[in-house]
Parts: sequence; C-alpha cells; structure tokens
Amino acid sequence: MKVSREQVAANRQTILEAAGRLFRAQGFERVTVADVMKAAGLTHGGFYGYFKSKDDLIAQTLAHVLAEGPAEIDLARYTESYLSQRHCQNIAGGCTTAALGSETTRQTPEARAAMTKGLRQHIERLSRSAKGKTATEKRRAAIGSWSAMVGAMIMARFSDDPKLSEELLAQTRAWIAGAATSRGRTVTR
Amino acid sequence: MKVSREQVAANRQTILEAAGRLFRAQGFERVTVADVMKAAGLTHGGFYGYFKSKDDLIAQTLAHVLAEGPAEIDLARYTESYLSQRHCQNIAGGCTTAALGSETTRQTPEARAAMTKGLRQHIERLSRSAKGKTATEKRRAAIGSWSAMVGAMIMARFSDDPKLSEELLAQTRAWIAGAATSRGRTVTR
DNA sequence: TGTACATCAGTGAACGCGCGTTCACTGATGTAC
DNA sequence: TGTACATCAGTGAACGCGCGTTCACTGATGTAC
Repeated sequence: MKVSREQVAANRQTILEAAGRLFRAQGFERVTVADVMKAAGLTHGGFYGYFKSKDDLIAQTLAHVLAEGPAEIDLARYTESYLSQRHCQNIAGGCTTAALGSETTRQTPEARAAMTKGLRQHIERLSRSAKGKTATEKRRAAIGSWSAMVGAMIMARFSDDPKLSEELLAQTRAWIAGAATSRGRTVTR
Repeated sequence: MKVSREQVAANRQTILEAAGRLFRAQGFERVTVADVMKAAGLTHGGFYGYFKSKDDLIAQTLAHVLAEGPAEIDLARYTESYLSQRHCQNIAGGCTTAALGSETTRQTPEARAAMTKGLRQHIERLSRSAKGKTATEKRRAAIGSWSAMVGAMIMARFSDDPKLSEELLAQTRAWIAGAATSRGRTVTR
C-alpha cells in the first residue's frame, strides 16, 4: 500500500528518531534493522526504500541527532545539566558522544565524518560562552571542559557503583568550575 | 591431543592478551570467538575449555588488562604520554577505557564490575601524585584530569581530521596542566 | 625407573539461530485525460 | 471535476551467511603400579 509523500517524509523522521534512541541505548550492533522499523511502526522490508544499508542508517542517524540542540548555550549552565544524574540515567535521550563515542571510531568514514562535524560545531558553540581573555583561551576552556564532561559521563555510566558514579559527576563539575574561575593566564608549553 | 599444565596456563594468558588487543581494536561484538582463538594460535573448539562463554571471556579480559600497569605513576608525566599521538594511534595496545568505555555500559554485570574495580584503582593511583592541599583536592584533580583524558582520547580517535585530533589532545594537555598549576584553593559549591 | 592406562586439551565438523538484505506482491496515491 | 491507470511505499516470506556453541574424536600427558 502506497503512502502519501508527506507520510514518507514523516516516516523518515520517525525512523531516524527511533534509530537515534535505540542506538544510544543499545549500541550500533545490537540494534537490528527490524528493531528500528518496528519502533517506527513499520515492517523491516520497507527499510531499503529509505536507506541504502544499515551503515547508511547509522551515518544518517548520527547526522540527524547531532543537528539537534539550541544554537546558543551557556557553558557553565550546560556543564551542570550535562553532568547530572538525570542525564546519566537518560542514555537513550542523552548525549550521542557519551553514548556511542568509543564505538564510532570503528564505524564507516561517513559516520565518523558526521561525528566530526557535530564535534566541531559543538566546540565552537561552547567556546562562545567559555571564560578566557583570548579566543585561544576560550577554545581551550571549551575543549578541556567538554573532554572532561564526556569522559566523566562515560565512566559514570559503566560504573556499577552509584556512589562512584555520583562522585565522578560531582568532582568533575567542581573541577571544571574551579578551572574556569581560577585561571586567568595562558599556560605556555 | 592433551597438553601440559604449564602449556594450559600459558595458553590462557595468550588468549587473554589476544582478546585484549582484538577487543580494543575492533570492539566486543565484531571480534568472534574464532578470531580470538586464531590470534592465540588455537582452534575455536577449544575455547570452551577455558571460558564459560564469550561474555565470560569479555569480563575476564577486562579484569586481566586492567590489572596491568605500574603501581606508581606521576600524574603530570602520565597525562603527557596519555594525550599523545602515539597513544591515539595505538588503540589495540592503549587504554581500555578510551577504547571500550561507551560499549562497556551495555555489557554484563561482571564486565562492568571489572571496569569499576579498575577505575577505582586507577583514580587512587592518580590521586597520589595529583596536586592539591587536601586529599579531597588531590582526588578531585585526579578525577577531573582523568575524565578529560578519556574524553579527549575518544574524540581524537573518532575525528576524521588529524588537525582536530591533535588540537583536542594538545588543548586538553594544556588545560589539565593549567588547572594543576593555577589552582590553589578549594572551590565551594 | 619403566610400563600401561586413564585423563583431558585441542581439533574441526556440525547445529541452530539471528540478522542484513532481497523480492514478489498489494493496494493507496497521484497523475493524465 | 471525475475516471482510469501507472506508480511505488509498505508487507512479509525467504535467502544466505556468520557466529556462538556443542560434540565425537584424537593423541599427548601424567599417574598408578
């Protein structure tokens, strides 16, 4: 049964959203094409009308979920909400880099390109509200803070001890906040 | 053909070493039981004489590779070598957390327990040489620095632009070094 | 110390299941007149 | 505007491959005498 053009466009969005949630929650390999299509309310046979392959879906899903989010964010406020218990527990709806970072290294060039583009944009966005006298200092603060957020979230998620998870999040929040306020000079190397 | 007890013990080590390298390079799912046994110079059928299942191998491999490394390390020197191009390119022989961090979240409780134990020990080890007036400050510096190292390495690895990878490593090195020297007070939250 | 035998590490064929992908078919959409 | 037909999105069965796991068998190890 054919379906209207609007429905096709809507289905495409639904598939990408479903894939985004499933991949983040379960990883690229454990999620099947049939899982994604079922979550989108369709049957698996129709999949290849939308995507060339599962790898194609992965790359397009990454591009899709990384394009979300507001254009302007405040680094300090962002850090607080990123390094929260709420985000830690919400893997399916949370940060793609924390959920899939180490897996993406082994994906297709297209998938890595999507992640790289998203990363570049995110660093630029964070740099705008970062503390620092020069553009270089701001960028350094953005990159350092962002690296710490991603690392802390990944470790807080695999830890099986909630106490340790919470410590990772809290100490990293404090570390980033401290670095932002106590630092007024350029470190020469 | 039976094999001597010493040979069995040696084979077990060889299998764990091979699995450690393969998992880090290719991820848990893409590496097959046959791949691991072949890399260890054996055939796949013998696998179940050593491990209960592939999941058992994963947990034991994590415990094995995380137990490596010296008891004492200097945080500043460690940071420099961790955030290097050399380490970035050596995924198979490099840090397990950076290579498999986001995947481990979805592994068995046993695998997560092994990673948690390794993480706890590593934080304690890093804390000893971290800068700080109190034990809390030292621990905070260790956790903050370690989070930034892991996050930066993961992102440097998935980036398909060597320039961006190098920038992530260099800026995070500078950020950590700056935080360690410019910070002499406790941040209250 | 030497010999006979039980044990069991390792082999490779086989099993069964799941997953990515294909395909013939269906019936609603959308176009041509 | 209404009708006839071509298009094509979606369906679900089927295919083929790869992987985790099992198993009967082999022959070297290690033990008992």
